[in-house]
Amino acid sequence: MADVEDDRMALLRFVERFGLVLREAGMAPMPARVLAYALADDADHYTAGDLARGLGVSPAAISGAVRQLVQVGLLVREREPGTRSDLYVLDDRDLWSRFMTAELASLRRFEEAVAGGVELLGTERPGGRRLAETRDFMAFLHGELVDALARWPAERDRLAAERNGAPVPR
Amino acid sequence: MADVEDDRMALLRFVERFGLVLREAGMAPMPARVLAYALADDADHYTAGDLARGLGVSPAAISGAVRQLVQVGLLVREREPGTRSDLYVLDDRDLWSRFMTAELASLRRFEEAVAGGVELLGTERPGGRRLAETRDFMAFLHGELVDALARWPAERDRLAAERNGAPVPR
DNA sequence: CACATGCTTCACGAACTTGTGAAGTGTGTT
DNA sequence: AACACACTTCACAAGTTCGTGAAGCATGTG
Repeated sequence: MADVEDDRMALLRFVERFGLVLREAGMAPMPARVLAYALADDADHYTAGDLARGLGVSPAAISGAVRQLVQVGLLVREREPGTRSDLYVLDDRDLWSRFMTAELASLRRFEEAVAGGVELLGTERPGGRRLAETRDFMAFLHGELVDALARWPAERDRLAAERNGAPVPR
Repeated sequence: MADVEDDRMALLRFVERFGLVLREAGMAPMPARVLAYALADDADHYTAGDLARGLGVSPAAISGAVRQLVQVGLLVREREPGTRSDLYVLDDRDLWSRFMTAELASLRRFEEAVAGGVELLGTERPGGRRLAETRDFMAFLHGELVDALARWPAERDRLAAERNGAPVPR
């Protein structure tokens, strides 16, 4: 049954590849790997040990990673009574909506920083005008993203219905 | 005229603050500072020396930073005939639209990485299904962003007209 | 109540990143 | 033609980040 081993390797390769993209998007390496792994592996909940063994890293590394993921809401920590380990579950319904909602907070900081600059410089000088336009664009984008996220659930259901309503005939 | 000095300090403080936000968004420190400075200062073009002196850093640091900024299209390099230095101009019209358009490429990589995972895992297993939904969301978001960016120029003009057409009465 | 287990915290070594100074390169000036 | 100036490249030192191993801390189990 080397196939199982091969699958595991393939999964880990994907985890690294996807993790890299997540890192480029600003996520720390270890949380990125854990997230990718929890997404792509088939379990619906993981203990810290599962993650450590699955990824082949030390439990210490997992500890920090899950803390961050829980903090930003990408992972939920649960506790089954009569057990010694926390369970981490990837609440996959609307996962990415929630992720993006969190990202919007950083866009918000962006807006605030720029608004502070506009206040500092006024809108008469060229620099101030450029900043003001930047601020306007960020506000616009923010609004558009909020709208888009609000549309997603409906779009998601539409896609699902489409696939179920006209499944591949056999 | 310590006021001028104070203004310079205030500007540099803003540059650091804004630069920090840009770094959180994934930009390297030096390019972030240069971009913030070029945006907020009043000149409409800068030599490498202007930037180095203005920011109080070595010319060497500027060299690398502007190269990156030029590469992603945030800064344009120009050459006036009969002069020894390149001029860097912040083409501020649609600057952020272009920036976001570039960002979309990274979203694209995201989509590709996830699509690869779906291909690897199939859509029958839980992990594969989660990845498929992720892919769908990213595609949706991509489309929405493209639409939003297409709407920006009109929105921008609308805002400008509004401000000019109905200026604050006094 | 002692023990085993699983997670967490901490301090460290390795790897990477950043900006500098110094040397090099090209371009206009005298 | 030699010089001066402005930028670029390069090698390095300082600082930062990352994941590990070891020790500590809970929490069930015999």
